[in-house]
Amino acid sequence: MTVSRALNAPGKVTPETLARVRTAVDALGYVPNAMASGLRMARARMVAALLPTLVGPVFQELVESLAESLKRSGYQLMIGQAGYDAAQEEELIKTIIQRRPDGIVLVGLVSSPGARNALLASRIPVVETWDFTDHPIDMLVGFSHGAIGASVAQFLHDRGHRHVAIITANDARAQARTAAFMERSKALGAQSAQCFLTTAPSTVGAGRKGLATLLQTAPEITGVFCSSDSLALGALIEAQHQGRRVPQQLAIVGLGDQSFAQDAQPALTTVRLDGTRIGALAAELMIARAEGRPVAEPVVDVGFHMVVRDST
Amino acid sequence: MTVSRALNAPGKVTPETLARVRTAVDALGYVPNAMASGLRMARARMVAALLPTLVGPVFQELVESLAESLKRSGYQLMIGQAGYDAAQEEELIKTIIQRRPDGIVLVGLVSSPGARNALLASRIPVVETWDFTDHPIDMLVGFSHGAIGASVAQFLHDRGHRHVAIITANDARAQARTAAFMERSKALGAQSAQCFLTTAPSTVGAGRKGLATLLQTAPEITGVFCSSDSLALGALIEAQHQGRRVPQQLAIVGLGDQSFAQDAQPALTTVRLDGTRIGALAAELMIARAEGRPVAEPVVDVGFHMVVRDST
DNA sequence: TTGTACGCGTTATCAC
DNA sequence: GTGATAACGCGTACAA
Repeated sequence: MTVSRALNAPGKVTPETLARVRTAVDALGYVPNAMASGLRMARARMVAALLPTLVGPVFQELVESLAESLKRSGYQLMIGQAGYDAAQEEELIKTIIQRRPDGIVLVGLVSSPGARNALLASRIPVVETWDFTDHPIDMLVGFSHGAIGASVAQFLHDRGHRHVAIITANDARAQARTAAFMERSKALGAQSAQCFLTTAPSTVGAGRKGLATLLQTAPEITGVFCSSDSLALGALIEAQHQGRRVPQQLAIVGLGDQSFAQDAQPALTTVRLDGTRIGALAAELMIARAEGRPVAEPVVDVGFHMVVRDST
Repeated sequence: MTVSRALNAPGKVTPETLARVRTAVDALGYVPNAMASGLRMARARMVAALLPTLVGPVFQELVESLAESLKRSGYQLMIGQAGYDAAQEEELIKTIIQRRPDGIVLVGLVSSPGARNALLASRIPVVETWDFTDHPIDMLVGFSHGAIGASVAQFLHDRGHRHVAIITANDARAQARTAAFMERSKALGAQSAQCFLTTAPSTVGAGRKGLATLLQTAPEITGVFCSSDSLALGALIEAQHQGRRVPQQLAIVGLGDQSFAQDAQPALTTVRLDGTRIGALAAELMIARAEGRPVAEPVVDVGFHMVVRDST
């Protein structure tokens, strides 16, 4: 007990005792056991995050910012990769709940009812991110993918493009962007809104292949929305390879504003998503909830904005 | 006790009891507490990994493969970001040891003696990765950065380049590559081996800026080793921007064989590092050690190999 | 200021 | 096949 006090509240023991404890700690190589502490206190001082993938630059800002903010408040971050598969997600969530983290940050909305129920039953604070809904499990920091698709369609139309297309993956969020993009284009009277779904992950190679296929089936297009910057870079390379000048003959819009977007030649027009802000806000909500403070605004739409550069 | 058996060894209870337990579990929403279990068993069923950074594509294959392999054996992965700073690393290692993970995977060698001692005293299995030394703390799966620098210098020399340069970051591993590259170039009688250290992280932008600076101070160079594929892509873009033809007037070699390397135009010559293999091997060693099985080969050099494409 | 008793939730062990 | 007991290491509550 005296050791526990000496380490956690040094002011509550005499300097002499403190010194004796410290000497013994050093001599024995004593390290407090966080599992025992967590069990006793019913607080793990740890927050779990669940991502679809760690591969690809998309969520890196978010994770880095989340980890940094949590560390500053004395929480560790535990990361799980769920893939884009609902069954795997559910299993991983249940494993995570067993560890009794002080909070769970999810990248994306929870799809399966099983996972949703497990989270609700656990009474652990949850922040969903990187998407938007009016009915989150608990808290939410994100943006609307449908709004992005519509905005880009509007942007291309405003620039005079009447034959547009989208190159995209086919996960749920990508589908929301695609549907909104197609719908807005149609509403604006764009002559054609080709849609090409790559099955591969969002790589530069997929972008090249995507644009190549697109230019064969619909050579009349003058504007393309690529639903990640990697895809956009691939499309840019393929366009240059085929002798189509960007932006004169083909306008390209990316998504994510990865650091390379501004260094491409021409620099990529893209949609900026503020992963750093999302991570910091998610951490803030999480910590407030974990420490019993009230959360003023548990649902935050951080939005997005277009960054217009030279590829359009 | 019967519940514990029903959940962990269903064969040891009667089907009837099992059914009663399962009903109660569902009705009450019971979820086993992994902290209590870990405390009692002295096994957390968790492995911690420490990375310099999650940003950038460099370690993604490794982490993904590590997480996947561990999950298959029933271990969770906890990730910590240490930055490239020794003090921060030491602090993080001590925090991690408090959680009593079954193993610790380090990306990079441990530099500070304090961290080294803490790890040794903890008696937790440790795998260092992504580098090589003959005296690891415990186990090691990696490759020699010096050997990479020398190999690339040799490769460029064999291709007839007599004025070569390196564009690189300046962390410890980058310095090892740079020193070996310079030394081998000199030994081979290359007329000049310019060295340019970017202070920024290894981004496409840094690669562009690096090459631009280099071409001003040493326009005679015909071969450049960029110590990441992102830098190489930046150099490629800058070369094309300045009208230098690649590979005819300037040969570019990258490092990492990221997926975009093969999709650049021209496709990038690079050095392949098998992150997936390193992750899988590290997990294998870790699990064997954690479960008390002997580890035949605790120090593995997985090497690397040049992937020659069109940029040289 | 320091020390004692107890309980957090789990599982190894032994008795029934 | 099932249940009782104890112990993992910590911190709260209270006694000295």
